[in-house]
Amino acid sequence: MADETLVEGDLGWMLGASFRGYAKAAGHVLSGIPGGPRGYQLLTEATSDTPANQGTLAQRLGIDRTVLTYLIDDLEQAGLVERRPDPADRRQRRIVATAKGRALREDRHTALRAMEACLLAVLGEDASTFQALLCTLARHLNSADHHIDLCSIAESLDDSPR
Amino acid sequence: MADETLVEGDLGWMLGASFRGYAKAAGHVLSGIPGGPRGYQLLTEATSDTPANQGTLAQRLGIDRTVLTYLIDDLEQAGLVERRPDPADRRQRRIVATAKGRALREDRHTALRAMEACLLAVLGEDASTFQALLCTLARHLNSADHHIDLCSIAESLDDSPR
DNA sequence: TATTGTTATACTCTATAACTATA
DNA sequence: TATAGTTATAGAGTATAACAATA
Repeated sequence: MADETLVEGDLGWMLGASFRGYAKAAGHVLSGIPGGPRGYQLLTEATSDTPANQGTLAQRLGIDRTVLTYLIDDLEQAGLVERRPDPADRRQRRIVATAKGRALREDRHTALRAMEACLLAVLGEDASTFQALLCTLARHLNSADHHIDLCSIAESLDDSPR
Repeated sequence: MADETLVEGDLGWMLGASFRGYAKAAGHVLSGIPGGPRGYQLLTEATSDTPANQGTLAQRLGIDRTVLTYLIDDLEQAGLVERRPDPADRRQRRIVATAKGRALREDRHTALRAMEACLLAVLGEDASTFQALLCTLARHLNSADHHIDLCSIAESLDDSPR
């Protein structure tokens, strides 16, 4: 079925195409949140019982800390989150969702899940299996200590002419 | 195990984190190809027995046609691909890999597969299952006609306050 | 001195519009 | 007139570096 000589068989293409397709649909569902899907993810983190500081959030969301500052600014101006100085270390700021932010997140969470079901419908009963495997992979690749491993692996494989 | 209140349970985050992790590792393996992973994907398409024109390639790679022009320029200057005017319609140009391009693609293909095996090792024996499901999803989301469906679905769900 | 976060700046990537050539 | 591709320009997104506050 799959032609191995075409890009459709490339793992990088599969991940990219899936991500682009998801982002396009999610962009519509989450257009009411500053920053779109990224703002939604930040809002989600801000509803945690143990809110993270900005450095941790930047690493978790895969963005630069300077970019995160602007993103938080937008969400804060919209009244969705607030910066709370950490009493134990006043350099750090915990990002916490407001009541308005929690309500909006909950509402969009429901809509997002419905959209995801439409997207994953093509996988049939294997959709939950796929999500479980993807979750394992994503957590593995996003762990800070694994980033080092990936680089060393990649470099050891990169023995081609430059 | 998975905390549903955190972003790690979000499908968008999973796809994004996996894509970022893969792109980072692939960037090292494919640093010798102009355009990195994207250049590799174009090179892969250019090795097809039925080479595509630029419009089709742009849609397949998920990039704008104007961006594709520059990407092809870089690969052509490196002697990896060439533009062949379509005899049937001289407006169109088929992108075909040179012998040098095919050799480089084959070499990097091997290295890339080894790297992917390292990345997917965390999934154990389910790695092939994951790739099959991801392939189905990616092809589905990348099909042009489905783009329309996604938008209409998303818009019908976007009944929130703006 | 090191770390967290902010700000200003510069850079990269991408998209918009106008253009050429073919149909 | 419409389409494929190119070019120039503008825009969005991102990263780099210098800074202030705190440890």
